[in-house]
Amino acid sequence: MSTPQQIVASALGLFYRNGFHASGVDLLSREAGVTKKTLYRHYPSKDALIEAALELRHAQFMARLRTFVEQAAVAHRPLAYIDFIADWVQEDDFCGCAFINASAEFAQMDAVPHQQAASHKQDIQAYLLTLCAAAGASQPSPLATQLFLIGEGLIVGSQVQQAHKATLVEGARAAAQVIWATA
Amino acid sequence: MSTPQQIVASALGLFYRNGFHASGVDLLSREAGVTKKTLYRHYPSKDALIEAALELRHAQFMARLRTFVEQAAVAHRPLAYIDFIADWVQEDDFCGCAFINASAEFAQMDAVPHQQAASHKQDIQAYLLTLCAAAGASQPSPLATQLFLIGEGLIVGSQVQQAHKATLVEGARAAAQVIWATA
DNA sequence: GGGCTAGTATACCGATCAGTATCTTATTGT
DNA sequence: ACAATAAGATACTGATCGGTATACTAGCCC
Repeated sequence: MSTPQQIVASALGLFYRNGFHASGVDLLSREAGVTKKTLYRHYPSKDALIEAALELRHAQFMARLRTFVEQAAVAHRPLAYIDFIADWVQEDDFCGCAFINASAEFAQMDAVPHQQAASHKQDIQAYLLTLCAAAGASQPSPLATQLFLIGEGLIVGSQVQQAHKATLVEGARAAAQVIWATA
Repeated sequence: MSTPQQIVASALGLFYRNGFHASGVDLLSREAGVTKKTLYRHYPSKDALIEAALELRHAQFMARLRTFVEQAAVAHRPLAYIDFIADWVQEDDFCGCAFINASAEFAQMDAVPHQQAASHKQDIQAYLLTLCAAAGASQPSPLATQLFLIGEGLIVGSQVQQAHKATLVEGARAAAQVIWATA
C-alpha cells in the first residue's frame, strides 16, 4: 500500500472510531506510522484528509454493498439491502455511518463533509431504486425510499442503542418484508 | 428566566446548531450574555453543561411530543408520532436529533452524552409502545419498534439530505401506514 | 450600614490545535 | 555514481482550547 493510501486508510479508521474534531493531526500521523511532515506532503490540510477519507469510505462501502447484494437473486435484492445493513450494524467495530457522523459534526449544510454525505446517501438511494426496479416492483421509487428509511433507522438506532441491536434488526427485517410484500 | 436556565438554554441552541466540540466556552458564554466566570459558577465544566443541555432537550422534546400526539384520538396516536417527526424535520431550524448528533460526536458508548442519548431513545420507544398498546395493536411491541425505526430514518435522512425532505416525509408516512394497517 | 452573593471585565494559565521549519537519512531513476 | 525525491525526527509558531485569578460593582438580607 502506498504512503498516501496508508495515511488515508488509517485516518478513516480514526475518524470513524473517534470522530473528526476529536482526531488531531499528531494522532493521525502517529496512527499512520508516518511523520506530520509526510502527512502534509500528501494532504495539504486536515480538511483535505477528511475529504479523501470520506471518498475512500464511499468507494469501500459501495463496493461491499454491491458484492453482498448481488449474491442474491434479482428478486431478493431489495430485501438483501436490509440484510446487508443488519450484518453491518452487528459487527464489533460498528460505529454508525461515517457520513451521518460527518453530517452531525459539520452541521452547516454547505460544509464539504456534509455535501459528501448527501451525495453518498443519494448514490445509495439511486442504487436501491435500480434494485427495486429490476426486482419488478410496481412502484419502485416509493419502495426504494421506504427501504432506505428503514436502513437509516437501523443504522442510527444501532449506533445509539448498542444494547438493543437485535430487536432493531428484527424490527427492520419485519418492516421491510411487510413493505416489500405490500408494494 | 434565571441565569443558569438562560445559560443552558442558549448552550443547547449552540450545541444543536454548531455541534458540541465546535462550540467553545468563550462562545457559549458570549451567546448566553454572560461572563465565563458566571458560566463556571453554575456549571463546573463544559461536560457538565453538555449534560445539562441534553437533559433540558430531553424534557422539552418529550413534552412537545406528548402534547402533539395526545391531540389525536387514541387509535391514531401511533401514526401521529410519525406526523410529529414529519413536522419537526420540516422546520427551518431543524439540525437533526441532538442525541443522535451527540452519539456521533462522543462515539465511545460509555461517554455520558452517548448514554443520555441511549436513555432518551429508550424513553421514546417506551412511549411509542404505550401508544401502540392503547391503540389496540395486536402486537404492540414489534409495531412500536418498526415505527421507531421509520422515525429515526426520517430524522437522519432529512438531516443529511435537506433537499429531499419532502420525498422522505412522504415515504415515511406511507411506510408507517402500511405497517400500521398490516399489524 | 456591613457582609454576602452574583455578576462584569479582563487578563492569564498550561495544554492542545493545525500547520511549518530545519536538518538528517534512505531510496530511487537515469 | 549522482542528483532528486521521500521520509524521518524534532522543534517550533500563533491561535484556540478549557479553565482560573484578580479586581471591581450592584443588589440584598439581617
